[in-house]
Amino acid sequence: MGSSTGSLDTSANSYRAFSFANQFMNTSSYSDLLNADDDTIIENQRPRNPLSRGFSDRVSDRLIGGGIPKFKSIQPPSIPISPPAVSPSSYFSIPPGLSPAELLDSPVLLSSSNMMLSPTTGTFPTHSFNWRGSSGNYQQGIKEEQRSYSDFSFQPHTRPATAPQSIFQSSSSMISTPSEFSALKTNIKSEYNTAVQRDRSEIPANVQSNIQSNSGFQSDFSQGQQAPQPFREQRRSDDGYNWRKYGQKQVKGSENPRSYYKCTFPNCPTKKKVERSLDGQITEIVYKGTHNHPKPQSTRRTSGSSSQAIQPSGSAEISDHSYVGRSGAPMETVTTPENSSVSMGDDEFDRSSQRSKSGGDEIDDDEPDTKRW
DNA sequence: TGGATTTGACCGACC
DNA sequence: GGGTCGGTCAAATCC
Ligand SMILES: [Zn+2]
Repeated sequence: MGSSTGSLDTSANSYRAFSFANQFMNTSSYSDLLNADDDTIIENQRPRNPLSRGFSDRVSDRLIGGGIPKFKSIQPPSIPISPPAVSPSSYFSIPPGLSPAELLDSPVLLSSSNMMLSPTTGTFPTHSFNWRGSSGNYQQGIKEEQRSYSDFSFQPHTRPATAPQSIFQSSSSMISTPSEFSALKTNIKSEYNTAVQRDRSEIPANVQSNIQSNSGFQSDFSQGQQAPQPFREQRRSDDGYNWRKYGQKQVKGSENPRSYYKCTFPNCPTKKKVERSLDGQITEIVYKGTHNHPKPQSTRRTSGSSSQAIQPSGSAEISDHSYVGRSGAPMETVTTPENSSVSMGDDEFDRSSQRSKSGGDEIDDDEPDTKRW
C-alpha cells in the first residue's frame, strides 16, 4: 500500500521555513486571498467506523468502497477524462492567491515572478505540480523573496510577493461530484499546500476587514500576531470554509507546530494542515481533498466582485480544486521545495523523496495536458 | 448547554 | 522486528 503513492506526507513540509508577510490586501480584498473553493468531492465522509479508528479519515479520503487504503494514490481505473495520469499524487503548488484554476488557464502562472515552476519545461504548472514525482523536484522556486517581506513588509502591490506556496494535493477517491470535472479529480488526490502569508485564518473577520480598509494595517497586524493566540481561531478561515481543528503536532523537521483541520460541513471530507511559525504566522497550508459543498456564505467576503461564492466547480476545469484566491498579490512566488531545500532539513526531504518513490509518481508528466492549455 | 479547541495517546506507514 | 514519524482520535477543557 504504501506504495501507492506515497503518502502525502509531506513533503510539503519542506517549506516551512518561510514566513511571509502578508500583503494581501492590496488589491482586492483580502478575501480573495485564499478562497479555496474547491468543491469537488471526494467522498463523503462516512461515519467513522469505530472499528477503524483513526483511520477513518483516511478512509474517507480514499474511497468509499473500499477497503483499500489508498490514499493518494489511487489510480483511477478509469478516468474519463483526464488521464489521470495525473498523477496519482499530484501536488500542486499554488500560490495562495491563485487558484489552480487560474493557473491552468494561464500558463503564465507563476512565471510572473520569476521563477517558478518550471516553465521551462514547458509544462505548466500542472506539470510542475507534481513535484513530488520522481524527480523530486517540485516546485521550484517559490520562495525567493518571500522572506524579504517577512517581517512585514507590505508592499504596495506589485510585488511578487509573498507568495506562499500552496500545494494542493488531491486525493480523491471517489467523487461524487456531478461535474465532469469531478471526474477528473476522482482519482486524483489533491492536496494543496499553500503557504500562506499569514494566517489570516486566524484573524478575526473584523480584523480582516479592517485590514482591507487600511493599508497600513498590516503592520499592525503582523505584529499583533505575535501575540500568541489571543483569539481562538475562528472557524471560518481564509478560504471561506469553516474548519474545525482536530489535532496538532510538532513535526520533526520543523520547529513549527502543524495543526490539522477538518471542514465542518457535514459530509465534507476536506482537511487541511496548517503550519505556523512561532510568531503565529502561517508558513504553510496543505489542503487535502476537496469540498463537496459550496462555500458558506460568509458575511465577510465577497466584496464584490467575485462572489465566488459558490460556484460549483463549474468553472471548468479547474484543476482539482478550485482554489480561488487571489490576493492582490499575484502570486508568484511559490516556493519550491527545492529552493527551500536550503532551509529544509535534509531529512525531511529525504523522506519525502522516498515516499514518493514508492508510489509511482511518475506519471506526472502527462496529465496536465489534458487540462488544457 | 453546545460547539470548538487543546492535548496526550493510539495507530498505521515507512525505514 | 523495532523505531520513528505523521495523522487522527477522543477526553478534558474552554468559551
Ligand atoms: Zn468542506
